[in-house]
Amino acid sequence: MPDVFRLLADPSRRRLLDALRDGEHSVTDLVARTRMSQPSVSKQLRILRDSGAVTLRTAGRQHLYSIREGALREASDWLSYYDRFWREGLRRMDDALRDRPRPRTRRRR
Amino acid sequence: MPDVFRLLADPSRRRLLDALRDGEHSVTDLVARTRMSQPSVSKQLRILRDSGAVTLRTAGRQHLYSIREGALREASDWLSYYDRFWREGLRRMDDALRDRPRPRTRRRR
DNA sequence: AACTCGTATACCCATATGGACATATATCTA
DNA sequence: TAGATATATGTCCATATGGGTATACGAGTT
Repeated sequence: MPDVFRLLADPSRRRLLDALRDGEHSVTDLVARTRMSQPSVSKQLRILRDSGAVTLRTAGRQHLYSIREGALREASDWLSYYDRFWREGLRRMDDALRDRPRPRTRRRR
Repeated sequence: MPDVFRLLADPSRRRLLDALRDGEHSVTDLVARTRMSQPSVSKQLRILRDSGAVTLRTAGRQHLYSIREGALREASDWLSYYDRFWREGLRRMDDALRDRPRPRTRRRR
C-alpha cells in the first residue's frame, strides 16, 4: 500500500484528481480532460483506486470514477502541522533550539 | 525543480522534516534521530535544500538545517481544496454531475 | 453471433531513485 | 602539520515507475 504522498507525487495522477473535483467522470472524459492516453489514464486510475483515493461506479459500459471522501486526509493532516507552524512564524524554532540541546542550562561561572 | 509532492513522496525525507519540526539540527543529530546512514541523510538534505524546503546555517564544522517557512505551502494549498471538499460532504459532486453534462437541460416533451 | 464502443491489461523500455560503501573536503585541535 | 571530527560527494547497483503500443475483455447494438 503506497502512501498518499507517493500517490500525489505523480503529476498525471494529480491532474486526474483535479479533473474529478467537480464530480464523477468516465474514463473517456478523463482522457479528454487530461490529455493523456487512455491506457495511461486507466493505469493511474487503477493505482488511485487500489489506494482508495477514488471509487468506481459502473454504468453500462462506462466506468464512472469519483474522489473518495477523506482519501487525502492523511496527507492533509501531516501538512497541517507545518501550516500552523509557519503561520505562527519561526521564532519558536529558535527557542526550541536554544532550550532543548542543554536541558539544564549550566551557567558558566 | 522537482515539485513539493515529489519531495514528500519519500518517507526518509518526511522523517527528516519531522525531525526538524522542533528547530535546527545538525546532520549528526538527524542521523541519530532518523536512524539513517549519514550519507543518506546528507543526500536527502541536499535534495531538500535544492528545492528550498530547508536552509543551511554553518556553525563551525556543523551544518545546521532548519525548515524554510512556506516550503510546503504549495502542497498545502493544493490539498486545501479537498479539505474543504470533504468537509462539506460529497452531495455537491452528484449535483455537479447532474448539471454539467447537459448545460441546457432540454425538457423532454 | 458479428460488430462496436469503452475500458483494462500485458509487455517492453527508458529513466529516475534511493541505499550502501568508499572517499573527498573542511574545520577544529593537539 | 598531523590527526580527528563533521559533512558532502562519487560510484555502483537494484528497484520502482510511467509511458507507449498492442491486445484482451465486457457490455451494448444490430
